[in-house]
Amino acid sequence: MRIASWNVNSIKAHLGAVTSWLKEREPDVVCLQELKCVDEAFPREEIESLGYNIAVHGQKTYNGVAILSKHPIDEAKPRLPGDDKDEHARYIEATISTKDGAVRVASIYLPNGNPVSTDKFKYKLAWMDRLAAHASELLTLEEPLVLAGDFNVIPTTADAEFPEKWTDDALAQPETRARFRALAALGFTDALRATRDGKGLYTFWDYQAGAFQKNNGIRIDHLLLSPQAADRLQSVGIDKKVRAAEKPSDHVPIYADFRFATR
DNA sequence: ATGGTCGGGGTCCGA
Repeated sequence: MRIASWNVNSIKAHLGAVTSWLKEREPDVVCLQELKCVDEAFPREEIESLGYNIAVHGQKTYNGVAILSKHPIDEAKPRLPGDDKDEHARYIEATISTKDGAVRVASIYLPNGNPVSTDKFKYKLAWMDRLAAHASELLTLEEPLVLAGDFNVIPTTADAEFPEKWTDDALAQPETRARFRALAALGFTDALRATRDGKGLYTFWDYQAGAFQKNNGIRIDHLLLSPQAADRLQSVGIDKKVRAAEKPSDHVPIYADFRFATR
């Protein structure tokens, strides 16, 4: 069972990159972020033709998340609980049925929060508090659960090639990092760090100033695993070469393989 | 070198 996450930075602009990658990597489940389209505009047929079921929570112009699955999708639920006035499409959760039991996945597009001096940063921190509250509820189910997405958090200085460039950024603030640690401390395993230490493991490179060519990258796309998912973890990969292609997203996919009967 | 690049939608905002 291969579960992946990718911030595609517009599903319409990068559909070719997405379908090529789906064919090559063959994930069972994919969490997508930054669709930048409404539900009706999601390129459903192109992705269904590759064998995927689809649950979308879209929005015009901004945000937008989806879950793709080769296995049946049950009870897809959009929206992160805790604020009925929050209109951003940043969260969708679903249960996936497999021959070896169910796995719950959430596709997460956590607010960027820049600039730090504005309400955008307050919104980010409040959103992280809501995520922790909801995740705490989900853990009581004692299911295999994967929180997958663009968390817009650089967890430590080891997660940036040039950490000093990010000291004033919302992605690296102490308040941001503390909330990410608190979320993990509820009982989640950071899948990538469970398998590899050290620097040089990045999922995002800015379009500006030749960031990719300089390897000025950061690790902000994460797979957080419940104990029941972590027990089944086999390996984790980052598809860095996707960033070197023509007209790429600024993020690359991250995926993890689990010991489920399906693979 | 105090900039730079994308995408969406509309002549700027968000990242």
